[in-house]
Amino acid sequence: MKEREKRVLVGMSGGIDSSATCIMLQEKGYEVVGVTMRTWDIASQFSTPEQEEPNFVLEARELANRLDIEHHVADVREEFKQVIVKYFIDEYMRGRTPNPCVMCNPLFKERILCEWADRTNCAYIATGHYCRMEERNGNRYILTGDDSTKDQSYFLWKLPQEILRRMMFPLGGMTKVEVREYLASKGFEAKAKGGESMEICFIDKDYREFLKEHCPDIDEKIGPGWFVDSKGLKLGQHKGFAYYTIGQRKGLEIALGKPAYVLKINPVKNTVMLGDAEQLKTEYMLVEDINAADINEILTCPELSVRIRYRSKPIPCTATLLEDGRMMVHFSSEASAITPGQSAVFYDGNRVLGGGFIAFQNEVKKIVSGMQQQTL
RNA sequence: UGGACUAUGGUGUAAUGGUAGCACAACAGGUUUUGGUUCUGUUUGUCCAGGUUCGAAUCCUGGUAGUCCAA
Repeated sequence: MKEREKRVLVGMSGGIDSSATCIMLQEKGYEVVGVTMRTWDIASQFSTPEQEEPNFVLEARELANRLDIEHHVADVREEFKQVIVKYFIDEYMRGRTPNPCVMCNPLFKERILCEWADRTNCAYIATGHYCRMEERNGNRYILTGDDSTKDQSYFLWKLPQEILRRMMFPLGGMTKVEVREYLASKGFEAKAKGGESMEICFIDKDYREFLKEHCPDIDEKIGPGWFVDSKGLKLGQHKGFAYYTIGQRKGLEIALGKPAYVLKINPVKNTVMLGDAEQLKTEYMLVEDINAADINEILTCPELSVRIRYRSKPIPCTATLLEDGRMMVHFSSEASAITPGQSAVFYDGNRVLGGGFIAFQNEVKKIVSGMQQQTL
């Protein structure tokens, strides 16, 4: 066994990206150890009913054999259920929209990888995320990946420094196309053509059915309520606030002659407010649970911008810290469909300065008018 | 049970005798390591029974249903 500094633990999902990560690190001279996490069994990952392990585990093991690397399977199904799935359901039951990938990376995947890295004597851990990393003033920062269409920095704002210090993202300088070409050039043609993982890893089809299945009393607890307009007028019935999310248009099953979007969810009254696209736009946003290497960078950055959803363009903005630790963000250009529970990730150009979760926006008006009075 | 008006896809509407159109909804697909957004495509209709006419959503008669007014 090589020394600890030459050993890297790779989270192997069996897919294109983690496979390329393994091969690339091996080429660079690292001794690669693979861990595949079995978090949640979904039917589509089993080709036959007799199969004991899901397809991606088999694929990862096959690759590990072919590359002759040490491989482990971590069965973390129970823990995943108690941490991530519980979070997912709880958020919807609160009238918020969860961001499972954001929670999963720091609180689950990367943390478990750290434990396994210690156990297998690996100094580093690597994943196939499309992002890069930079050190500055003694802090580690996530940078956006070079492939702007696949950039995954949005999901990683919650990673603490102690984990970042051990991490490597070998794919950050590549595009998805280049990764596929790389795999093919190394003799993994079949893998290079493989499909991509997408959508929530633990849900086969619709999240609403998942909620019903794993929270059987959801319809007793919530039940049907009213769609209302911005004046409180009843427009029609809905199936329960947990089945909707801000900005949603499809699946409302209500015909108003023009597209209707969910503007607001009120979990106390069980009402869902609808309106047009124009009414979704906002100027301010309240953010909580901030994580940042240095929060002052966010407050003072002259070129600050914020992503309010994955794959959207960062929006220029300024941020103010409130006494209670929350942050008030003022958008300098158009922002739409602020969704409580989703992540707000702050960027200085391509560098992630930190992030937080979007809070309920009820108090925004009050806080903003208070702030304006102070400055007068 | 007097009078008036209305009846078009799932919803709201257009077509005043000549191929039933639009918007919204729904469904399918594309995009996507969260939800949502967006894009492309598809389905579905003249309340019923007669009559006039070469031809009826459209005109006439009756029925049925609903709304309004008077009670």
